[in-house]
Amino acid sequence: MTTRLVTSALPYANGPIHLGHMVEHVQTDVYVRYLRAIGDDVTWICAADAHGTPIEVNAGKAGIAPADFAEKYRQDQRQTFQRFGIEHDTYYTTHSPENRAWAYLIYDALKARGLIYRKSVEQLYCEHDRRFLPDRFVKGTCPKCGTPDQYGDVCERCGTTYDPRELKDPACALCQRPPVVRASDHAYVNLRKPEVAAIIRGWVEAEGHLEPAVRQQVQGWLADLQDWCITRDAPYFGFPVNDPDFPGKFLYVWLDAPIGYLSSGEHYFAEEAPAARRLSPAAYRARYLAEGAPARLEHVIGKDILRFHAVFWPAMLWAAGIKRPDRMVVHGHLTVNGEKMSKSRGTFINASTYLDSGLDPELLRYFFAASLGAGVSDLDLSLEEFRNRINADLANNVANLASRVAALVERSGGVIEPSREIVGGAAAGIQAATLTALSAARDRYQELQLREVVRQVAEVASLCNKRIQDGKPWEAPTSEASRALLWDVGKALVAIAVMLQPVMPRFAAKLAEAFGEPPPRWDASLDPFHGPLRVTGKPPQIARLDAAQVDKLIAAPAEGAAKASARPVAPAKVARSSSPAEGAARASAKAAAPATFGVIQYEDFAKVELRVGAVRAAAKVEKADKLLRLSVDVGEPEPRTIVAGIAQAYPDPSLLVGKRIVVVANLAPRTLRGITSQGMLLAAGEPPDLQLVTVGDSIAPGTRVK
RNA sequence: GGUGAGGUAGCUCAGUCGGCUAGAGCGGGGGUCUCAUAAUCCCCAGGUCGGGAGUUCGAUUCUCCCCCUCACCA
Repeated sequence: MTTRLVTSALPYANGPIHLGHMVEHVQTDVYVRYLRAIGDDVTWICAADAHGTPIEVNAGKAGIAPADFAEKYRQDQRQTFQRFGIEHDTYYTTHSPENRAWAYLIYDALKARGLIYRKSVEQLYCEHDRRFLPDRFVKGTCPKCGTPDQYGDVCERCGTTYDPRELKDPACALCQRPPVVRASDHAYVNLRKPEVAAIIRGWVEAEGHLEPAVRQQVQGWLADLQDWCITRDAPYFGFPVNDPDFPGKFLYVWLDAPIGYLSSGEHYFAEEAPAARRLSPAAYRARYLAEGAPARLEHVIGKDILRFHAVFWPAMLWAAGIKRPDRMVVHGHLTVNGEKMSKSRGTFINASTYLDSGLDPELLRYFFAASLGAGVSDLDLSLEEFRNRINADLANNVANLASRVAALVERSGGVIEPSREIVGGAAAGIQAATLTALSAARDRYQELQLREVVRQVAEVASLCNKRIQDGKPWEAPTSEASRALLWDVGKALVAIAVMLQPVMPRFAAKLAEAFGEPPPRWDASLDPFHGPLRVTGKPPQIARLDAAQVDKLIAAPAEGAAKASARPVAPAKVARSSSPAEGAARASAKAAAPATFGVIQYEDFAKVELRVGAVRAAAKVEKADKLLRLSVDVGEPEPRTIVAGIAQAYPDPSLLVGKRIVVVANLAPRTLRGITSQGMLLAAGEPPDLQLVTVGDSIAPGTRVK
């Protein structure tokens, strides 16, 4: 058993959680659940990152105190995560007394080692707002390509990065007035000092800390190591620098944010943990943080914040006598339908939008897991891919397997005792393949190769489906061969539940329980092929998704239906604003949103060819309760044969003869009960209270319905 | 611009320490069963392995140049 402190990056308390955050927290949650399943002692620390200029400014706009502003989003974020089954042990805040103490401790340690020095820097200053302007708070014309309205650090048009002072016609983003250049003294950390650089380099190059590709990136930075400015001028929301050398300065948010991992852990163990896990701050430090402490420290972060974590963070920890991380997992960013999801471009999906769409959060967890490898490559949420994956992997393969097996086991007598002698040829390989998959899945989880885990599951389920297809247990459900096969497959489904449990905890628990067992502990020696197989309930179902359901994720939330449909080509995007005032406006407009869901263009409608048909003959289909076979004249030389599931509503099919109905004439033919159906009928309602859509006798068969 | 990663079937990716007909899943096309959720199962992809040059008996895999994409640049 390994003891671990796992962290995920602290979401900024400036807005709600979006699907980009979800990638990281799903990844970490899956990892943590896996580690616990194999018996590790894991504590997962997270918190809201509460400091910095954006929060200070936005809180001011909203007319509330920054701490209250951040707290509001902290609560909101926490609830959102919980609704996705993401269970941090703590979701504290960086604006805490513990974090202040830790921040001062680390600052003092840096100072004591002689690593802090003063340097005067020139920045843009707005005399009207009386503040220095961070890069994102200055807008102006790109000095390189002349594009107007660019931020102070980079031109979105040509990609050039520059100093805000180089910007042409700079304007304060708050008041639009031109800023001036003003100098101010700040505290810098001397990272170039050989002993510090050696610490950083040693950590980066050590095996196991970073993926090779990530290490390459960081080593590139180390070649040109520069010192780090860790203070900011007032007004600022953060901790005041506790050093007479820097009066009136505040600690930069990026200094105290990672420190939030340590301080939130302290708070958790001191005040939130179950009684048996409580630790005093001193005991916590000794067990988890001291140099040589027995517990592992593991961070999960996005690639955008790698520099802070892989360069500055080891140095800060070293200075304070804290162990360096044992592993840093770096993931890529989320794109939606192939496009970058970014605030400034307004193309992203809030987690709440996903929840409002009615889609099961576990489906998103599955999709992310199925898309995540160990590397930093970006991950695309294509709505079509999402739907395909869920339908193909979960609905068709796994859940349908469970469904058919449960039904077959019932028919075979309900309980199947293990029968060693009669493992028929059809079942061959299921046990071996399942045990191999279980073992491989453990390794892949450890490596964060989640998509490979998912692949293992799919292979076992596919094999089971194949063996059932070949073994035809429905022909003789009670035969020994059938029972032996079903026993193997039922036990394989328990293994599937084990493998899927970290990704889809609720689904997996129900799956295991349906086949008579709570999800077993995932010991290395786990072998589910023991004991009787009994079906104790309906296995969990996964409804197939249609396009309209997933399209809700990007349906325009604010504008009315008319406006949305008036936009001919551009796909609707979820607009998002970092301003809470605008955010509130959007929320209130949300109520009208369902009207726009699933809107199609005229061209889409025009693809459907509806025609009036006259029923010439109608009869029940043999051995089918719901099906009628109709012969319908739709104005063509030969009447069409159409099979429809309306028998319950029309017990006497002969009454249909002569009726004028509406037929979808260009639907692809489909074989039902061995009969090729050449179209579909329109009907209203659900069987048995169902009525065919009819028209009057004066309309000729074949007439187009528009 | 600098640094790093990457460009392999419609999509998402695997792979080759240089070598027989370059793979998987999904989608698509065709067929099949009927226990099961219009589910299962079977067959079908002939893709200049980003472009060019070089090394080699032989390169998608090595070297060089170029193009494109993405990330970071505190």
